[in-house]
Amino acid sequence: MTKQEDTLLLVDGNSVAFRAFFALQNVGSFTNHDGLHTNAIYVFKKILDNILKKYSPTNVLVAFDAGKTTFRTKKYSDYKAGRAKTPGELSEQFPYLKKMLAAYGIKDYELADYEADDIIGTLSRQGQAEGYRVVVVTGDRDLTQLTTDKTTVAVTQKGFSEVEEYTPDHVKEKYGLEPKQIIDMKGLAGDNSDNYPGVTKVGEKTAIKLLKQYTSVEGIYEHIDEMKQSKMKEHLIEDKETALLCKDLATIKTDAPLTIKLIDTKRQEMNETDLHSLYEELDFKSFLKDLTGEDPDEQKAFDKLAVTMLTQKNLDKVPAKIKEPVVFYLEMDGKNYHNAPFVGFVFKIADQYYGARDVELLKQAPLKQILTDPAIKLDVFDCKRTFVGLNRLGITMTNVDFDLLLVSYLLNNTENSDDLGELASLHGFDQVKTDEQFYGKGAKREIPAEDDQLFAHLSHKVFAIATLKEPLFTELKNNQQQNLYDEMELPLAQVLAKMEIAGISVDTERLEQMKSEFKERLSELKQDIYNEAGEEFNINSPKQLGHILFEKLELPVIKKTKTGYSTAVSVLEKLRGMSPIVDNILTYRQISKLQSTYIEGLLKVVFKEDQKVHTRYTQTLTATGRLSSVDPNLQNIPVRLEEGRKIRQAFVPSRAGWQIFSADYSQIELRVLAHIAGDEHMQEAFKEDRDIHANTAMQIFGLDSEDEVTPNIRRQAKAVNFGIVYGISDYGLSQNIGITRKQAKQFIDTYFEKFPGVKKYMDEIVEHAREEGYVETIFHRRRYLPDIKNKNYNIRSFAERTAMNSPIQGSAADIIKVAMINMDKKLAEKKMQAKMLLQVHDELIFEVPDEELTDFEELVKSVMDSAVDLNVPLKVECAHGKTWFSAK
DNA sequence: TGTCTCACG
DNA sequence: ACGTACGTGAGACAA
Repeated sequence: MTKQEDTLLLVDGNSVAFRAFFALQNVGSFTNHDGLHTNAIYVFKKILDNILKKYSPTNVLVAFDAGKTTFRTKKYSDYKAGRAKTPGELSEQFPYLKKMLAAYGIKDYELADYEADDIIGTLSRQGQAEGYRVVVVTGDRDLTQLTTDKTTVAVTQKGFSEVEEYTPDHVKEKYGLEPKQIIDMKGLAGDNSDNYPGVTKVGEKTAIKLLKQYTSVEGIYEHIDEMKQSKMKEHLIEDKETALLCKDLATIKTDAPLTIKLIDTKRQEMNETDLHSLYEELDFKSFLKDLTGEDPDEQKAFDKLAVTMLTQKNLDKVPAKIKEPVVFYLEMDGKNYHNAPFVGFVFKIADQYYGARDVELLKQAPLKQILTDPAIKLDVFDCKRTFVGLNRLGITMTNVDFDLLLVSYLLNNTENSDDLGELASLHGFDQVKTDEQFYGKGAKREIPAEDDQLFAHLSHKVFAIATLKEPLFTELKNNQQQNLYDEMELPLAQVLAKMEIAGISVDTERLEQMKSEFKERLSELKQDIYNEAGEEFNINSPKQLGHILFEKLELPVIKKTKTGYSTAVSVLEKLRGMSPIVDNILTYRQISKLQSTYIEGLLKVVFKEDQKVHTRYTQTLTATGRLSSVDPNLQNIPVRLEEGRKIRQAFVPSRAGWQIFSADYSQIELRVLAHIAGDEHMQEAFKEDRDIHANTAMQIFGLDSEDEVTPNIRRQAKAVNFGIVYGISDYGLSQNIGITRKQAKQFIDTYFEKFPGVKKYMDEIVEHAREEGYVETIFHRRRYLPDIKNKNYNIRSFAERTAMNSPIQGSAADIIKVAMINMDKKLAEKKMQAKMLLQVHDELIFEVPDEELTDFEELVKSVMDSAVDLNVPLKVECAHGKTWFSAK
């Protein structure tokens, strides 16, 4: 007989393993000493431990799919067709997963012709009939159809430390449907991943609406005659068969012919010896440590960290003499830390936690001393954000030692989250909620009013920073990336913070003036276009524009997109001359882009207080090591076309008698390539300061003197040079310069003959990526390339091109970062007033007082030239003027 | 929210 | 026979 509290836990093994695999797919080194991938086993265990702890089940079963063919594929041969084959990196983990379950004392089961779902469906009904509380764990929402009063379906979440529990009430709340109507919904809407179609043009939303009215698929067809005429009705009638079939496919069996009994699912004793040897085989060091007995109170202590709430009156509780590093976390409500409201802060000093909502306390002793004392090491998450935030309070943070965000970006820039909880769990510490989980998102986002709640979250973040410091620092050392962190990224964060705080002044009057000019021109163009089209339509809508051009005006279709006709510039260029409307559309596009993105967009983000824009550089986002810029993006201000370039007239110095000064690296990526590839011919060209594109032209066209290089030949050679840097393909090159693929191939072959060092580099770097799983820059910045062994040609080729390009683009990014740090240092040493304002990948923008101009130019050239010692010289070109426009 | 288009290096 | 240049951010549209 079952007791009241007996719980039967049913786990969808395949689904959870898949989720587990993809949750940590891109983490570089998740293999054991034999090269076996272990990420899915690792995450599966984490999930399993969480749910075992949460539900304390007496009975557990993990169900697996038996094979590709099931009774469903017999009914519908395309069922799950087209689904990508399980990656080898995952399938090799299943035997070990099963070994681990056995050691846990947990039964696994599969049944020929049936899916794991059906096993779970059947056992859940048997279980609830015998009085068990049933919990189903899966990553697949389809299973919520099994939900009843006695059966809860727990769906794993992205962060995998949490599950979303579906009870009948929750299903109703989420979908507005009864659990068993989920089947009807699937029947109508179909399922992409299982590859059955449902009714044409009916998605989840429409399905739900229909089911609310008619209850079931059958119900809809009983009342189909009452529905008023519509496209949807036609589709419903046409696809009736399909709808019924899909419903059948979506229905999970509750009467599969199982050869297993409930009693077999009773959970057995854990076999620690087996687990121990398994973990050793898999190199699961932290799990081994858990096995050998860590302090069981640790978890409890974490759940409820005691935080001393600080006020004006008890600041003396904070110790004055501090030896160990201090962990500090400053929370703000919103992404833009230049003006986001403060939420609160937490310190961890020795083993004590101190916190408050009132950030004004930070200005007082002893807190301010802790943050500004150069002798006290600080550990934080995102030091740039923290630095700017504290600067708003008049506090200059010094001496950051560990920045969890920066370090984890250097260790792995594939998973480029900026959420502390998410990153911590990537590094095996999965106890901290993500901000989205804790605060909610969108309209539901809310800062808890209860101190207990808020400071639990903040202190958990602080705890994670403290916990991860040593292991992550060790990993950095093992990767030889300690220098990259200490000498480059960490100091750079502070330099960037200063640039962001400085901001750049905007002449809003100039922008307003351009705005009204553009407005005028746009309305004229619009009229012309409407006249030529013979009707009014939305020119900004690719769909409506496509209709006018290709249907009404019957212009030839050059290219299609997923959703219809392409109307991109490359297409319109080809249609030029066929109709006067095309030129007008091109001009309209150009002006309206300038108007909305640059004029209006920029005006929206100018700070009223100082008439400046304060961008934020994302230091931990790109896969190559470049920065990016947001709010506004100041790295893509127009320059190529005169019309757009004028936007730059609105970027001005912040003081009279100053100038905007720009300094950019000439051909830095090709110089980097010449250096790392060690190609003599290319190095020679740079050493002699030749025109590099003309030089390439002479080589590939077999010319004897630079005089023979026509502008057109040079243009083609330039494209070849770019192609080389990007990881060339004949097709890509042919598209770019409008030649045949055969000609493009000829160019590339000749190029590689003339520059054998480059060819050798390309081959070797791809080989390196295959062997090691990553490529790196001259400063040891890594990029992992798991796709380099992918069986899909396209995916693999992409990874190969990335392998060729990343060390080049990344090393160039490293070099300018070094230059920025050195420049910042020199300006301070020389007590110059000039300020660094912007970075645009290979270019630095400053504002400089007139009287410093001469000295400054000499300084910036020497600093940028000498940022790194390559086998070829670096070249810097400078310009200055009254606005960014004239600094050219 | 995803797609398309287009601005930059 | 595949179907592609590398790296970004933002606005508008259409669900």
